[in-house]
Amino acid sequence: MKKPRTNKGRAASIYDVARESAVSVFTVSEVVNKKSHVSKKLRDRVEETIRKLNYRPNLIARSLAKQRTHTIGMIVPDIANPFFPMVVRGAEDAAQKHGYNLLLCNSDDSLEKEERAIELLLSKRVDGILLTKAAEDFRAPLRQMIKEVKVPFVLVMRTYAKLTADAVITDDYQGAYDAVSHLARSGRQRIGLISGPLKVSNAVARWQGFHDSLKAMGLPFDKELIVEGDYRIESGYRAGHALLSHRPDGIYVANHLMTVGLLKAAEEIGVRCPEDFGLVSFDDYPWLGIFRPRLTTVELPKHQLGSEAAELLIKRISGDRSKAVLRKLQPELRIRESCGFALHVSRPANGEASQGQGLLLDKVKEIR
Amino acid sequence: MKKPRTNKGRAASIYDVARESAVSVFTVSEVVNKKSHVSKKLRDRVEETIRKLNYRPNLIARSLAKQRTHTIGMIVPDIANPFFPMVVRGAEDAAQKHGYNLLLCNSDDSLEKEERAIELLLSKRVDGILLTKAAEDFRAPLRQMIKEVKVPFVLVMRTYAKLTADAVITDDYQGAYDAVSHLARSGRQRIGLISGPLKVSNAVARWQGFHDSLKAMGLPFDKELIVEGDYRIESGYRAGHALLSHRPDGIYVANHLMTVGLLKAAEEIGVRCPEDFGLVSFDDYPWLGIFRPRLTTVELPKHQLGSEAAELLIKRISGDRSKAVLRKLQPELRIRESCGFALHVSRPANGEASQGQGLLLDKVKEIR
DNA sequence: GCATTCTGTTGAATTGAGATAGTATGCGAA
DNA sequence: TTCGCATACTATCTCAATTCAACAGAATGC
Repeated sequence: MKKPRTNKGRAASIYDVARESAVSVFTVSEVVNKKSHVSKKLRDRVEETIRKLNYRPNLIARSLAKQRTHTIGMIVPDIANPFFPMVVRGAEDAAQKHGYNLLLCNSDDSLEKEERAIELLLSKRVDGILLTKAAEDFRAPLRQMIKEVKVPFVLVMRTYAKLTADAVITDDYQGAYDAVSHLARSGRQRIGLISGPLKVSNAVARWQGFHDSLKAMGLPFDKELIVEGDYRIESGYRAGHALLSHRPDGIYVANHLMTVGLLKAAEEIGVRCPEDFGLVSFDDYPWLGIFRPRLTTVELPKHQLGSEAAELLIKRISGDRSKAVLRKLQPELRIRESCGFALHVSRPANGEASQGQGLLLDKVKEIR
Repeated sequence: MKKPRTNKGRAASIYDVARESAVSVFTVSEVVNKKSHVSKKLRDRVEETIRKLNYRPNLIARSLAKQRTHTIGMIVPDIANPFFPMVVRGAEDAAQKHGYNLLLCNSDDSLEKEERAIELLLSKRVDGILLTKAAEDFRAPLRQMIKEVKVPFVLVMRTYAKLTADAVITDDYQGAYDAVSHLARSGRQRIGLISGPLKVSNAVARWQGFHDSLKAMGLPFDKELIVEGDYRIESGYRAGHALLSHRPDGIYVANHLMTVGLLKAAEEIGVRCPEDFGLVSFDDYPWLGIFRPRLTTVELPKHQLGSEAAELLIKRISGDRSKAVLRKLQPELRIRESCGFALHVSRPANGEASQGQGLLLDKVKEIR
């Protein structure tokens, strides 16, 4: 191949460096990639011209040659949903650590957008994909494609029956079970559920945890105390209105945004928490510290979720062919006031809740 | 160039399609890019084999050939800071619309991380960069580099004196001015400020708005009522303790996370909002609807911020060479309870604040 | 002293696209 | 029939890297 003549205004290429230091491109490549096959004399000469020409390797060309982009595609339903930023952050931290970057897409839980995103990511030859799957099934052509391209996938937060891929999820069954058990131990008898969309695996797990916990605690399972939402504020609000009319004395809500909707509905109706109903919900955020009542929540390890998923994906990218992994992270029950538990134990009248929490939590963990 | 022999397991390339349909790669390329220079007969034949081989163009190779990646790099301090997800979402929506993707990086407001991120993005040959600048100045080598590579930058949320780049920001001066004026009109006389880090441009603008508003309202500017934080919860907490000891009757806080810290401090001290001090803060979120007291906030158009920045960047990428733009988006004062304003006007005793808001807001806008 | 191995280095092929220059074909006009 | 010319298409080069095969020259073995 002839060398390019001139490069008008364009960034210096490996050929420019080679010509300038009177060596072959191979030698430059070796120097750039810190291989030790080059004599000190040549190495110094090459490094000097690299500095002089302000050369930096074109990673696009490298990707083409090596068939590796060091880029991970990440598809989430909506980064503006407060649950996902920390997951993305966890993934980015882990990716960064291994020299990977994150290409971020939002699917809005829509199959079409998800498909377009996956096809684009595959065309851009990402090395792997982190996917929080939209509710419905993959359509056949896409599933076929995924099989063929052999790009590793890791599912995040949501598993998916027919796709035998790796997944990193939270133990939603256990989380829901703990939440409901805690409500029951606090003396609640008519416990309602505001569920996520039952097309989504974790909503089903949370439903099941709710169901089994009621059974174990000897409480009735009453269908009119169960409302299905879609994890968004508005659906929690509607569900709240529907549910509260049946006068539950305890409610477990499957995510935070729906809790916000529920509390708005409760206020409109004039039902108070925790006096009239105890509440435990999923997801905790640092800025919830000033909510009143303080929310008892089941916190999911969001950052870890993202970082472990990314770590696992990178292992796959690096050639790990062992059989598919399902990693379940443990949630943590954080007891505060909304469940009404705080009313049943003596504690200093003012403030100090954050100090008190650790103690209460320990107690609960023992009971468990 | 000889055609590649076999492609063991690898995805079909344009050569495979060309060989299979007995045409040249150029013809395939024309068909793929929907140019009209190809006869229907050949086009059909090529399209048929494209389907058969499940061919999809390798965008890495295309990027190399066209010197365009259709990828935008976006650097934010921390995606887990609730302010940024919506900005990123806005950018992603706009990028998507024009066929671009987002490569996301977190800088943690650290110069080193920011530098590494920029260098990486440039090596990956992104077409442009959306940057929420870390507090300090660029260091010389990087500034030099940015000049040389001629990759368009658009600054988001934070301007930067010495870099003559495009920027999309919010009118922070006006927002702070409105916030403080509103506190004054609500009868507050000793108004304090919890400021962002004064290395950051928008913190300075908010400080200035605070200052000028006090002056315009004929209120004293008292240095012991001003505390500098860093936009995080913890700093708001410390600032709150420091500030409240001087007994202000009104506080303007420069962002939401610091407001959370302040309210925690206020609770510990036993000072109530809005009874003892009125509060106006920046940023509004849908899930704050259940905070008590309802927060009076200056909402910044986060989604628009991201989408306008991305639109502007894409215009630059497409060759727009007109002179640098500074786009200032208008914030919106949302009056609720924390400023104490609600205490001064008659309104239904229970709930209904959200209905009342529009009215109050209109009134304020007239006054302005 | 000659063959062998090792080390450092070069030249050229490869990756998968886009783009340009040049060739074959068809059709109408001279 | 032949020239002109547009259209359809091919062959080849280019982008900027990695990497293999080859080879010169020095060090070592027998």
